Amino acid sequence: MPASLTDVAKAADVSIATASRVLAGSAHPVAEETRLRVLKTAEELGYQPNLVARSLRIDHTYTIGIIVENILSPFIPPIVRGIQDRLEVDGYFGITINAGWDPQVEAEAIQTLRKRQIDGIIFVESCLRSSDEVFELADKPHVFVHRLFNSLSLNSIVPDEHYGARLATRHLAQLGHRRIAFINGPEGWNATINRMAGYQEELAIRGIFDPGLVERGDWEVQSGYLAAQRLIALKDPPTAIFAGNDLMALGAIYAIQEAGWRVPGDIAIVGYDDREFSGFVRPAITTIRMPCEEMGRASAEALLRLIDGETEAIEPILIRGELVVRQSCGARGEGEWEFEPERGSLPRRRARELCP
Amino acid sequence: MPASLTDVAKAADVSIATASRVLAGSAHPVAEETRLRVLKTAEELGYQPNLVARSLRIDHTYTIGIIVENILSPFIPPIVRGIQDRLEVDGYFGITINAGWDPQVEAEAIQTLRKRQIDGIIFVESCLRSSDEVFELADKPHVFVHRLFNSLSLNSIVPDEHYGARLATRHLAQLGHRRIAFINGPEGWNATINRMAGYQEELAIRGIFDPGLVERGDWEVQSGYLAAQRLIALKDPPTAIFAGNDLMALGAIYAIQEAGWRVPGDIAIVGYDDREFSGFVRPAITTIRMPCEEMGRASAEALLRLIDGETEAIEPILIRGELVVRQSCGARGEGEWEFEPERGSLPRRRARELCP
DNA sequence: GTGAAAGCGCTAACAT
DNA sequence: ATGTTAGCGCTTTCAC
Repeated sequence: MPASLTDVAKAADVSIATASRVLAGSAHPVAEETRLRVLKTAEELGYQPNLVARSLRIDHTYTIGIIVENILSPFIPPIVRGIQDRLEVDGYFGITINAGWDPQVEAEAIQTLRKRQIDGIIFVESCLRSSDEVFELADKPHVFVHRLFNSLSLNSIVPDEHYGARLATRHLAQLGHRRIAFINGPEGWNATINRMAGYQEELAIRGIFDPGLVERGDWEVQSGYLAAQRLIALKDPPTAIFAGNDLMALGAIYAIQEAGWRVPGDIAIVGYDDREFSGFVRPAITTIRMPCEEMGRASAEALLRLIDGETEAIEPILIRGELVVRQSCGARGEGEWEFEPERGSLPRRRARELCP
Repeated sequence: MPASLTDVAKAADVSIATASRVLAGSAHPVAEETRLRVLKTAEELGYQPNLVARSLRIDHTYTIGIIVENILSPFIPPIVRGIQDRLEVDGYFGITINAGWDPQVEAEAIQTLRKRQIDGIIFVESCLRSSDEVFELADKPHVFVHRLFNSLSLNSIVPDEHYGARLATRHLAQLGHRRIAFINGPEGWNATINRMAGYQEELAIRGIFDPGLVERGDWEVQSGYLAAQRLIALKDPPTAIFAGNDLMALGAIYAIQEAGWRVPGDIAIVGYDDREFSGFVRPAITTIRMPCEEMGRASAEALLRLIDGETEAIEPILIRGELVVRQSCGARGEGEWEFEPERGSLPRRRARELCP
């Protein structure tokens, strides 16, 4: 049986109220002498406050719900990590539920969280359309992070893909390329619309935009492979390709190599997302990093402000990722290539310490 | 203000006890007529039980702690997914904490969880040495899943790497190879010890084990690359390489290709882990799947049994992964190659439905 | 500066 | 079959 506040109060010969005041760090004044005595007895008894009881009393659980579509989806773990890290600072906790891109399941998840009296909700890559839908289900503070289909509503934290696409395109242009193709994503996605817009804007400013160099894929490797084959078959093929994501960039690289050309020698490639494999594929893919952890942190930060009542709603927040230069763009020459260490793995030094 | 049990009881004109009995699904008998009336009023008032209050009362939170070393580590999201899926069936929830391979942080995490009155703990890839350490910190049911450094203690769920390694080696042997090399992992890891043992046992049985064909890497791409270069330089090089993990298999493939040889034509490769990139690298890597979700489910299952008091401790559980045949082993011939779709991504059909 | 007591929402004896 | 009541561990008024 763990010691309760009553136990500590009894042992320290004070009232339970006083014990609570010192152990919960209340602003209410307590004589220094008693304070120390209570602290000491609590220590001796190994007292740990019962947060469930406290939550019931103060009507605040310091717990927020994180509704993710699928924890296996590539950007979600880093987003969740960012959320957790920021939450921890304020003593909050997140409980995550997988909703599998099903609005029905998402609605049920909200109910479950409501029963657990969570203080707020973060939707990660949610397919729910509006805040109204959420308020109908649970009148709780909430934010959306990395919405895939409609970005510009309130309480949203999304990547600045227009900016990223301009960065990628500009990099290629500055390397001297004038025929820069684009492999776009499937219709309807924010990423498709904004990456295309950034690409087009950057080239239009330079007077070298050519709609004939825009192909469409579906985000998967195979589609990038096929799109690049079409691009290669042009009478006047591009000298560089900006692929809408790293998966399609990889497919494009395969198509180019298969045609007997070299990357970046004959055609330079830039991808988007900075997926882990981009660092150890050959050639390693130059790309735009998706600022997942930053988005996670920003969303937690925003939710905490909403919970504290500092504001009614937050304006959409755009988070920028930076250009990651590797081999496929040609900026580093073609000779040398390095392998990046795996992300998220146990650091070598640590590993050695832990071995028996 | 959400409706409480008292509100429902009042509105349905029954005592709060009766309301509780029907709404909490108690075994205590209630007249069908009253039951229906309570249910109806609860529905009308939008009643949702307050699980925090219930937890305090019944001293059971239906919450378990999941202490992971780093949610960004590749096997952890699928393990967590498996845990969550199994937990959900019994109405439990998991809250995850990142401990960063630091026993100190891990100890603090246990305290935090204890304050939240969790019913049990699952340690994922934990570096804590024994159950004793945990019991000192919190006298709670707990299991370890995918221990990296000491597998065979009680309450552990680990992959059967000895079995997997035999599977991989046997596959190569059955393809006709007799000089099969092995790129081992760094010292001290369970994976290193058990994969080596499986490799050696399978070859010894066939009388073709040659210690001169065993190289060592550190799990990263670069080390596989280097190890394969040493193997190639042998007077009598192997015709097949079993790499201790997919990362090193990839490095080996690069070294072989760079030497002007072909995979699998000149040297066949089999990896281990079935990492996502193994499915869309060229050649796609034949490998042994790490049964992460199964381990997660099994660990949740085991913990639930511990919580229910069905048993005092569980014997170590070994989970097997199967051989995934792709291009690098040569079993499918060299011509055709396909790209696998990304795991964890939004299914195409769903994506189309969700587009505005 | 300290203590007594009410009560958060719920469950489970113990009546009736 | 239904109701009354105590109490889980805590915070917080309100008195002194």
